[in-house]
Amino acid sequence: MLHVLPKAADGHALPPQLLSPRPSLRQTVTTLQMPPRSTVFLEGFARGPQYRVIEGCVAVSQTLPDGRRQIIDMVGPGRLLGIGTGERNRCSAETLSYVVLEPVGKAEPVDLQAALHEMVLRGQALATLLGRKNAAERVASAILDLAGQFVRPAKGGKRGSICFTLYPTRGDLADWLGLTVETVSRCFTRLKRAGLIDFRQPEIVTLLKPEAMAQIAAGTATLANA
Amino acid sequence: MLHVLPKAADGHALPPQLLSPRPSLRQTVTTLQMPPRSTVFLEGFARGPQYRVIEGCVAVSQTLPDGRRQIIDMVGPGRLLGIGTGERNRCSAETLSYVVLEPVGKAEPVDLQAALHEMVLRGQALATLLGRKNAAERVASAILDLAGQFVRPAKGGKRGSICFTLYPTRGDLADWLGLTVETVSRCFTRLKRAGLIDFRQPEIVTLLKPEAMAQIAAGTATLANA
DNA sequence: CGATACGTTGATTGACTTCAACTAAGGTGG
DNA sequence: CCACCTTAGTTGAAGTCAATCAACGTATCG
Repeated sequence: MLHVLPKAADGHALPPQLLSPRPSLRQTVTTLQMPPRSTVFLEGFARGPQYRVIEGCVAVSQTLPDGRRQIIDMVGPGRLLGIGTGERNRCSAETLSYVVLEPVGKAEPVDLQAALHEMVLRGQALATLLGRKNAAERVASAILDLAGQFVRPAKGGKRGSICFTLYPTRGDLADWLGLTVETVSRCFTRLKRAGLIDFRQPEIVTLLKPEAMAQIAAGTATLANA
Repeated sequence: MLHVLPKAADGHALPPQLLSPRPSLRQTVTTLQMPPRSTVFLEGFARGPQYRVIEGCVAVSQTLPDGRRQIIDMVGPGRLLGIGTGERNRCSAETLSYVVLEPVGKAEPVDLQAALHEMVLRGQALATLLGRKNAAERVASAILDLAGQFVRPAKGGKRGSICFTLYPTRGDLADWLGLTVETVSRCFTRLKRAGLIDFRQPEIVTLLKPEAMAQIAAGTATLANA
């Protein structure tokens, strides 16, 4: 429940790098801590440094002129942020939890190519999801993806079930999946009623039937006959 | 009307590289010609070589288990095909016209990183389109993209108008834009009636008002008040 | 000449959005 | 400590955009 505690200063509409990623007191020489809802990069501003996410969850997004937002990727531990080549950021990046970042590229040579390639693959999967999947399939795909990136050490869960922290809010998920908050919420409710997931708080989710969920995500089974 | 002439053998469900990209009689030492509707790569099969598109149009796509298809990108002259790193192709690639390909990577060192980066950017733009744009905005975006990639030498067109060959069929566009054939067709009709484009044959399109089209694509204007 | 593929248009349906009301949890300040 | 506000989430009812279903025109091809 880390990300429920203190509230980040609202850095929106302000140049990034100057305000938001200010180091916390516990910063070590090589890492950077940021509170939830702070801005790592801001679309359109001068490109920032590259980071590896050590801990927490970051949402990478683009915004249309009229404010519609599309989250391009959810980035968890181990993955890279800000590998662009232009002068300016093409995407914004916002922390969805307490996040620990490590600047990269200095001493340690990262495999940029592999990271870029992973981004291409994830982008393609997202395009297929957005273009051709229905609401239930999208939500199921998202749950599987996030469960993979954010599993938490299982404390006595049943065999085969996966418990994870769902950092994005329903609204974040909607902006990722091309849906609305309400539709996302309804899908969660139906998945819960169908016994595929369980949650008391909306952000601690247990994936009870990963295989069934995968079937739904792929469109080879529907919620009706699951 | 190149791509209307002969019909390619249907390479679907057959291993690629063996059947489809057979060299034409006019093949030179370094390039490869392929007829319309032939398969360059097939999703799931062993990875093929990398090509640069010299001429024509190639559609890169993914398919869900039940057959729904999402076109990930339309690739025109100058751009690269098949820059993946796994063992198997993650996407299929199909020619939409007569296509001239040039194998790359041998003597000439290509800037793979730049190509990967371009793919990431285009993928992100597609995700935003699919997740957050309505039908008219999607079609407008597609027309602008294709006009850029496939302009033809203007022969006496009016100032500011751009004439191009629309290689993809309405069905291909639908699979690219996450719509149906009918919706794409209706959008074309409306854009034509609004005076933004013109066409006699459905595949030779003239973009009459690029700026107005860009407004629609961005969502800052609607077809109603254009 | 019939068969097939592509495109267009109209009528109807439906999945998701929009609008609205309500609950619960946290944070603030008197 | 409690009244008050804000934010997130859920649920229901109504509305809408695009999908589906259907019919038809045209061009190509065997």
